This record gives sequence, structure tokens and C-alpha cells, in this order.
Amino acid sequence: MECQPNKENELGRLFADVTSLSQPEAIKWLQKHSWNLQKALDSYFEFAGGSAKASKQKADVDIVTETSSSKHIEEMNQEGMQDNSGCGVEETEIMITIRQSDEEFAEDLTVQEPKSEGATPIVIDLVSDDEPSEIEEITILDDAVEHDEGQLEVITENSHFGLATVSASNEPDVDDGGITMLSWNIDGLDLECLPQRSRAICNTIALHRPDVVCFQEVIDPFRDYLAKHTKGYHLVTGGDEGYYTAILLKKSRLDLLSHEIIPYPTTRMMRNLLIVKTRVFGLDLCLMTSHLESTRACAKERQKQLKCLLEKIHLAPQSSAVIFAGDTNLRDKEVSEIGGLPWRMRDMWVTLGSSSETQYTWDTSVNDNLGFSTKSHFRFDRIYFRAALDLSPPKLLPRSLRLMSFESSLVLMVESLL
DNA sequence: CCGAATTCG
Repeated sequence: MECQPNKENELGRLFADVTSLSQPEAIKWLQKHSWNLQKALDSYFEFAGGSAKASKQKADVDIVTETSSSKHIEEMNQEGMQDNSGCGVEETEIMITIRQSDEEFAEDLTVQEPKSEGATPIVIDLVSDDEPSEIEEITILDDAVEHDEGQLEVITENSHFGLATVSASNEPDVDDGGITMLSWNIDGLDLECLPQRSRAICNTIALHRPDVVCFQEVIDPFRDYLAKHTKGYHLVTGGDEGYYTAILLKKSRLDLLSHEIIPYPTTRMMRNLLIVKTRVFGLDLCLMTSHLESTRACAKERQKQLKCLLEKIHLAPQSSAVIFAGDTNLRDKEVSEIGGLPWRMRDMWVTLGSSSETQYTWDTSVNDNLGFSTKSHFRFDRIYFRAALDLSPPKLLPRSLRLMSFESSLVLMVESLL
């Protein structure tokens, strides 16, 4: 349980990814802060959006860290911060069981909210070498183009997502008229360095400010941490036992109307479908996420689940556009075997050009987190879209998708138009 | 959470 081989290089790359600085600039910035990533990031973002290069004055972060003494999250919050050097994932019991690990995890994650401003805390301590997995982002704009009915092409899966680079903006909240959406399997079942990874995840959110985030493999401690550090978002979870999905909705842009959880009757992995109804730009938007049954051996069950979710998309109100984004674990063949996607349902990756650059969302040759020796890749993470049916032309349409990758992790993004 | 090998009923 160590997480710091090659630290400086990793930190440099990571810092460059998160900040958009070039590698050399990132290295310099880190050196200036004695390779303390937390301080360097804090200092960088403190002055980003104007003069990220300027000073270092406020390098004294108001962050946090773990107290091994506290017992409850609440208490810890009151106590404030401490230090969190290195990757002291202290320990281990984190490994026992998910439930038992809560307390230790909470301790590890204690973070002090920055002063007042309603701004978002950018608290980070990304020292881990195993990062989260995939992320997808969708942007929805408004500009109706494209098909007006008639062209109901049935999309049969076939290709793959591609890798793309994150164009991290230094001005997180840029509003280009669309909305962005991320899908991210955070691999919460792997507890190694989870505290650090959790910080990284929240930092990524703080940096990119997506309007919607769909998570898979969330466990209680992460949910709690997430809720604490994403104050500007509604958090809806797909369960509360074991591991589950969750959806974050930026309050300033989306109204949360309702949500429901659709069980998959025969899942053996506690999987289900989370549906959230929202209003955005005065339009109805139905968001869904799921983590379909894993492994090749469970193809049948996975196909059943896929049919279930496609049916749910199909049955969504006509007035509502629908976006499903999740970890489907699908192989293309499994989709074609059930007849491909139904009428008017689109696979974002296909719709947006089946870019080979953004081909695989799960790739053992790019992401070595799991330590697999054999190389293989799949387009596990997918985004489906169905425009509102009672509007012509459609108001919401896909704009772009990208797959981000940093360190050994992958991040995926997509966009839409409206 | 792959692929290939291994274990077990």
C-alpha cells in the first residue's frame, strides 16, 4: 500500500494535467513549493484566472488532513486541519470491509473548508499513482442542427471511444452556453490510496466544474467526502449499501425534479439504474447512469440490463431529452446481438464521429492501475442520447466528446448541442 | 476487471 514511486515525475505530469501548464512549467511550480503538491496546487489555483504565475503568497493553505485521533467526521470538521504530507494512507484497515472502513476513511479525508466565499474548496493531495478510471463529459449547447425526424438510424455498436487530451481550462466556470457532463467509474472497490484519489476526484470536479457528473462504484466514505466538497451540487445516489452509482447536479444550472432507482431483478452485483429528472435551460432533461454487470462471463445479464435501461430511455416523457452515461461493460457484439439501439437512440461516440483517438475507455496498455499483464481494451463507458420527441427541431444535441487521460488513468468527455 | 490458467463439484 504505497503510492509514491517516481514521485517527482508523476507529480509533474499530474500537475501539468490539472493545471494545463506545460511539463517544465509544472515542474518549476512544484519545485517552488518543495514538491508539496497540495501547496503547489493551492497556490496555483489561488491565482489562476489572472495570474497563476504571480506569487506564492497565499501558499499557506487552509487545508487539511488527517487526524488520527478524531473519531467522527463532525468533530473533525470542527477541529480543522492538520497535515497531510506524503500519502499517509495510514493504514489499512481500510481494507477490511467497506463498512468497517468508514471511520478510518473519514479520518483520512478530513478536510477543512477554505474560509468563507461560497467558492469551492480546491483541496488536493494527489499523491497517488493509481487514479480513478474513466470519465466522460458531455456538453450540451443550444443550436439545433441535424436531423429532423425521419432519419431514425438504428445505431449498431461497433466502434470504440478514443483517448483525447483534457483541455483543462484555467477558468473553470466558463459558460459556453452548453452543459458538460462527466461519467466516471472511480473504482471505489479498490481501496488503495482511496483518500488521495478522492481528493483528486473532487479536485477534478472543482477544476472543470461539470454541470453533471455520473459516478459508478461509489462507497459510503467517498459519498460523504464528495458531499462535503461539492456544495454547489445536488447529490443523488443510486443506493446506500456496498457500492453504488451517484449523480451530481450543479445547482446553479439544473433543477432537480425527482429521481428513481430501477432495480435489475437478476443482478448478482448489486447493480441498478439511477434516473434523475431535471430542468435545464427551461427544458426537461432526464439523466441516467448505471454500472452494468461486470465481466465477460456475465454478458447475458448485462444484455438484460441494457435492454432494461434502453426501455427506460424509450419510455421517458416525450418532452424530455434523455442522456444515459455510465459504465456499461459492453462489448460491441453484445449490443448488436440485442438488435442495436432502438429508434432515435444514439450512441454519442458514434454520433460524434467514432473518433479513433477517443477509442477505448478501458485500456490496460494505457492504464496500468490494475496491474494486468495482458493488453486489452474496450469501450466500456458509453453515453446514449435521445432527443426530446415533441420538439422539432431538437433542442438538445450532442456537440463533442473527449476522453481525458492523465497519469495512468483515463478520463472521457463528450459534448452536445442544443 | 482482461486473458489464461487453475480449482473444484
